[in-house]
Amino acid sequence: MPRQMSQNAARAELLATPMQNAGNIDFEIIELLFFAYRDFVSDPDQILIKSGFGRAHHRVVHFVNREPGMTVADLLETLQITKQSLARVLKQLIDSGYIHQVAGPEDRRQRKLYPTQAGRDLALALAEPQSRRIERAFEGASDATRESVKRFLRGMQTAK
Amino acid sequence: MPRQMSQNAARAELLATPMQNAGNIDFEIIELLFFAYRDFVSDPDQILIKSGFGRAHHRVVHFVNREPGMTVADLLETLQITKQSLARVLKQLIDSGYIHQVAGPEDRRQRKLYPTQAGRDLALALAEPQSRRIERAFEGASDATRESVKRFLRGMQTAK
DNA sequence: AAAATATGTCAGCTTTATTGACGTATTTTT
DNA sequence: AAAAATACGTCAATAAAGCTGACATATTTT
Repeated sequence: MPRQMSQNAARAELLATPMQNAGNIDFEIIELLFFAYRDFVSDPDQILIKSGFGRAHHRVVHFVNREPGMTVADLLETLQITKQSLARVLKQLIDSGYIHQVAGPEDRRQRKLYPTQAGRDLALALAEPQSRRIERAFEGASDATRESVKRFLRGMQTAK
Repeated sequence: MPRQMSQNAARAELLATPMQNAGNIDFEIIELLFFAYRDFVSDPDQILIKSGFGRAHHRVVHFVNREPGMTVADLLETLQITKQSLARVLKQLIDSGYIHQVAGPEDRRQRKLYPTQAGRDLALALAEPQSRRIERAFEGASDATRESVKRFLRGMQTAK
C-alpha cells in the first residue's frame, strides 16, 4: 500500500454513487454479455488445457471443421487476426495431426485446410459443453425466443 | 510450406464435409456468440489504445464505477482472475488517477476502490459505443424480446 | 500471543496477440 | 517473356494479459 494515501486531496473528487442510467446506457446488459461469454468459453478452456492448446487453437479447429477447404486467408478474415498470430497456432495443429493442408487445385499458391478425424473429434468435444450450456440457457424458451436471441446476436456484429 | 505434403497418406483421413448437426449441436449460435462478442469488445478496444490501456483496464474501470467502494477481493471474484493479474492493471489505473483507494472504515486492511471523475468519464466513454451497438441489435424489438435476451444471457452464466 | 485475513510485491513463465521485414512459389498483368 | 501481384511461410522483436509460487506487512480475529 502507498506510504501516503493523500486522502484529503483525493477524497474531494471521489465518486461514491454507482454508475447507473447515465446517458441512457443499459449497463446491465453490457455486464450480462461479459459474464455470459466469460463462462461460455470457460468450458472448452478446461478441455484444451489437457491437450496443451489454448483458445486460439479452439477457434481454428472450429472453423476449419465448419468449412473444410477454407484457405489461410479465409481463416485470417474470419478470426480478424494477423497472419503471424495464426501461424504458430496453425502449425501446432498441423504438426499434431488435427489439421492437414492441401495445395489448392486451381490456385496452387493456396493452402486449403481440412480437419482429420482427430480434428473433427476435438471440435465436437469442445462444442459439446458449450451446446449444453446454451440449451440450459434456452430451457423452456419457445422457438420464437430462440430466433429473437439469434437475431440479436446477428445484430451485434459489425456489418462487413 | 512443408517440403513434403504427404498427400497420399493424409488425404485418406481428411474430412471434406462441413461439421453440421453432429450430436444435436447448434453450431450456428456458438459462432454467433463468438462474432457478437468479438465485435462488442472491438469498440472500447479502439478507445483504449489511445490511453495506452487494454481490455483488462476496461473491466476494472467498469466494475469500480458500477459499484464504488468494492474491495480488491470483490474485484478478483467478479473478474475471476488472480491477484497478481489484477495488481499491475489496478496499479496503472491508480497511478493514472482514474481510481483511488481508501482504507476500509471498519476493516482497515481492506482497500475500497472508488472512481475519480476522470475514471467515471472513461467508463462512460467506453460504455457508449457498446450501448449504441446493443441498441442497434435490438432495433424494433419489443420489451418482451429484450427480456428474453437478458434471460438467455443470465442462463449462460455458471451459477455461483 | 498466535492465527487468519486483505492486500501488496517479487521473480519467472505462458499464451496470444502485435508490427515489420523478407523469401518462395505461383498466378496475373503488362 | 518480364514484371507485378498474390498466397503463404518465417524470422525477429515486442506487448498485453494472464498464470504460479513465495513472501512481506498491516490488521483483525481467535
